[in-house]
Amino acid sequence: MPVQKVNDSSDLDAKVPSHLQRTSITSLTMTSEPSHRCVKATVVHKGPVISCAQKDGIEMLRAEIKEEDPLQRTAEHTSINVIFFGTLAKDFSQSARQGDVVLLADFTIKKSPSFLRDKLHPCQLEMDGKDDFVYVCPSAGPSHGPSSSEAKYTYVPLNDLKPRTVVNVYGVVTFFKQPFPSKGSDYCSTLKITDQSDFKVGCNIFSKKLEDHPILFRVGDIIRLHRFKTDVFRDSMSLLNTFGWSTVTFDGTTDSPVVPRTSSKSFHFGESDIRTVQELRQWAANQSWISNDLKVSLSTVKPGMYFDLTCQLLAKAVMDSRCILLKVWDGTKCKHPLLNVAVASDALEGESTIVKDRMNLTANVLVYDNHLEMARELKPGTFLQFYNLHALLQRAPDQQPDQSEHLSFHLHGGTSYGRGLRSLPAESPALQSLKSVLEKHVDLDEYDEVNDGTLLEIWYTPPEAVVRTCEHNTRRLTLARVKRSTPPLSCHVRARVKKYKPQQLYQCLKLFCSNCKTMEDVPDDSAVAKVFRESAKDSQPCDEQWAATSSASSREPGRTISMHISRDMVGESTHMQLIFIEGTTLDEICVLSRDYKNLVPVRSVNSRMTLMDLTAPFLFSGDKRYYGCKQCSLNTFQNPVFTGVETWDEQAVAQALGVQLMQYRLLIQFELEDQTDTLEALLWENTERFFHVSAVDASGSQDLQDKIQTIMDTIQPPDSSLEERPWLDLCLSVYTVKDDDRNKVCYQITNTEIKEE
DNA sequence: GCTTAGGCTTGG
Repeated sequence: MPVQKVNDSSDLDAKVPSHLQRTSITSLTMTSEPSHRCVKATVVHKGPVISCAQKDGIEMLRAEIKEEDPLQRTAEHTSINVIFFGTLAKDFSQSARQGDVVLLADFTIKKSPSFLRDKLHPCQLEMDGKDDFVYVCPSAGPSHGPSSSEAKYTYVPLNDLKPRTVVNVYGVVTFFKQPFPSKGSDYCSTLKITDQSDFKVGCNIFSKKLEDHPILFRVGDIIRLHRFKTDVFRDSMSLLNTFGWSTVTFDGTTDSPVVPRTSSKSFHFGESDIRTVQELRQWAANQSWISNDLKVSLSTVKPGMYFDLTCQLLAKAVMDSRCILLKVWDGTKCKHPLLNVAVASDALEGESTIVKDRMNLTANVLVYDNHLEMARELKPGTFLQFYNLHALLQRAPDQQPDQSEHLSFHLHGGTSYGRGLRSLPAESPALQSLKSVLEKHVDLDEYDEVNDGTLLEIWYTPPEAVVRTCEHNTRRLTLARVKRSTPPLSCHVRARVKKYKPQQLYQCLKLFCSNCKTMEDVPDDSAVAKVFRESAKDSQPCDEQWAATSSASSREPGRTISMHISRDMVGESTHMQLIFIEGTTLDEICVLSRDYKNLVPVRSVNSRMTLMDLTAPFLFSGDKRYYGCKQCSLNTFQNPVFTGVETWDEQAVAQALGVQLMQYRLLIQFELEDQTDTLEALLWENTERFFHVSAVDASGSQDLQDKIQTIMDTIQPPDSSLEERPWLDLCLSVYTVKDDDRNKVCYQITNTEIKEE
């Protein structure tokens, strides 16, 4: 179905078929049932139609939509990416514009591959146009808004202000300082505003509560002031908040949605406000003081400059009580070599920036004094706005005087020139261009090969916990890419362990029949002990022609313990290597197995020697117990042959008894994760090499089981956050198995070993 | 209670 247009937002609501239910973007999750849901939101960004090489050249378009309900403003994840495919992409590109309201239904909910970067929403919506349903309502015209009641407020143009009156005004912000502590009891915001009259008016706002201060991101933002007192100061009019005051601010970008920013839960906001904001935006766009304000990026910054920088925080470290280091990037490459402030990796919060450092993408910002309070709260990944940042050429401490100096950045103490920093919400229009630049780097780590030198830190991992042992030099892929690949395939990935199963590691020890491929858990001692108890009950020692028998009474009356040795072996050097034992408990045979090499527990059925139920081991050998496969073991015990064997081991015993020996194996299921996706991979055929532990040895050794636990604790430290877990360089095998006549794609970790010190 | 600031570069 092509994109449909309606003229009024309320018509959109009428288009919602009765079987569909409106859902808020905030509440969408990967497990949401999408088929009966629809969302209504404003287009805040519309990308170009691009042809996707990875999907056979299909055309696609990315748009970002935002929930329009202002009451949702403080909720997280009110914006989400929508990917349109095929003709729907072209259709949407022609029919919808930024600011339009859209109604979408029958979309697919996918995990957002860009969430770690854009922080928008953990999910994204995908629409391929088959049964999907897209309505667009153009933003032109007073079509929507929370309230259309008549204006209760009158706004005084800035050239009409009279001294000592209380007024409401609208203005475009030409200068501002983030709130700072005054010498009195309050925080103070200082700003200057102007309007179409071109009068400039200073304004001070005092409030103890930081959240009551206007939310200003940059010059050009629009502010509405209610109940401000006018006065004359140094021959100019000025404004001061007075009882009952409030402020609301708006982004100044023309054509972006008019979204009020305020901490106030109830405020008046109507269509006339939208009109006023749009008029001020239009007017300001043509004013030289704003249109000449070219944006400085790391690629255009010059040494000595004071400038505003929009960027993303990568990592941070406390230097001392008056200084915090923020490592940031804006996706552009600096023309001057950037100073790298070395910090111990354990003092750094956030990911290593080493690959971005190498590409001259990381700016080291030293934040001083009064700005620490703000900097301390910041989390890596946050989008940041610096005001009046100082670019300085500086020599690193270990640099020779003849080497070129490096560019560093200082956010000096004080608030002059509006100096400061603040975090920007992910959906801020001011971030659109930054995000699209960062997005280009995502493409690099999504699609490029390993060794092309343009890799992001996703590929970098100190310290190495594992090493690959494979000879092949196949491509390293992201997990998202692995999932899109067609098996069979070998590839390399860089990932961290999100989870693994079984959490009780002794359960990773399995019994595997190489004949019928059955795999089962190792029976626990209580089940085995029960088989022994039942076999020993009321039994008379068996009497076999081929065996020499000696018996002894047990401590329990009526229970006899018998030992049988093959007469064939008597006189041979091997005669004490294989002993059949009858009437013991599990504990007793365990004690005896310390002194005898191979003990086969047996029971008597009508005086004939018979193997025990194969739930129990058929052989005890030192610390080890060997099991037989219930399906594949032949019953050839009636006439056993014990000649011609030099050394009895579990293989020889199994063969003589007609038992199909089960092998010990180790099986662990990992949930791997990288920046693009998660994937479940088995450690199965390669487990022994991975841990440098043999499964059969581990079966009889607590030390070896502890070793496996210790290794697992290094690659997935208990209670660690994802950031604290090491990246693992893994070789993966992608293959298919038949599962109920359907091909299922499986992933196994191969050719990878733990690195031992 | 009714000041505070009223832009105007750190100096690491």
